[in-house]
Amino acid sequence: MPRSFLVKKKRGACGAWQWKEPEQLEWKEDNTFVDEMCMKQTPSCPDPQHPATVSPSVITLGCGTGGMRVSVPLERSGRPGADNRPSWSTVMLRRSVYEPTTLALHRAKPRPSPGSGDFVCPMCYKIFPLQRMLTRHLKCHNLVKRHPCRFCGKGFNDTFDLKRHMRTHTGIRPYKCELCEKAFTQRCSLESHMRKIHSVHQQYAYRQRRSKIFVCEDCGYTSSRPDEYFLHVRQCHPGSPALRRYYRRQAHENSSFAPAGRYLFNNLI
DNA sequence: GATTGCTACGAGGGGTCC
DNA sequence: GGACCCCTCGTAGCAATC
Repeated sequence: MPRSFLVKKKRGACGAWQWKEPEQLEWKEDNTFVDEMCMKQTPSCPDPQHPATVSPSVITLGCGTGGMRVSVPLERSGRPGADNRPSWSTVMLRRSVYEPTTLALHRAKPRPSPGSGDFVCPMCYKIFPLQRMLTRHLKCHNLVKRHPCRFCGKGFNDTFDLKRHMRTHTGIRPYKCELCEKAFTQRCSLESHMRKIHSVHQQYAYRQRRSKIFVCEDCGYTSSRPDEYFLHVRQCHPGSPALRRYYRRQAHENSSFAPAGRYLFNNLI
């Protein structure tokens, strides 16, 4: 499973890693990139089956019709004790990103047969029951991520992914183990911990929704009650976008029953 | 070297809003 | 119907431990 779709480059003197949009790479007719950071042209790979290895400062190429394999260094969090050593991933950069009419990848993959009413991804031939699921899925083939992290610049397709990633920078760990006080950034980590360390098995069915926890991403405050949570945000972080969303929702609910709800909403924001 | 526990993240499912 | 939000599952990769 690819863990990175953005190309990351080392910035000159300071040596810091930096995500780079694919548009910043210049394609050439002979299937090579021009690296404008170091103004060095990387060679194309003579064998499509053997993507070239790379040096950390240069994106190096595999080749193939319709696109190019590139080895890229993967982002690391910088978190103490975490996995911060550079590692590499091979990703496919497709010409179809720039030429939308070209869809020539993954020809060797067996194509599942879609039923009537199914929506098939033209890139990977995955089948989705709803158009909106296909539309969203297509974003994962797009190299440009719409939600960049303001700390490290890494991009994500989903706001939730970004919010979750931000916890690696803020250190907020909303999911606390009641038995040993250990805290986790994700619920699945806590559940795995409970299961393995304390032999406490979850009572939820597959894909069953857990009880919602409201997390203040500014200070780490958590509450299972929305009124408590928004009271906290209102008092401590009055400029939070979460508060605005809450007011908007409240106004929408109130407006269904009484005009006073809209008045309250308008006077709160 | 193998196993365990954890972090981080890609991506699908579903609800809601506009 | 698209965008947004939140959820979950699955998994790569690492450090610590056995």
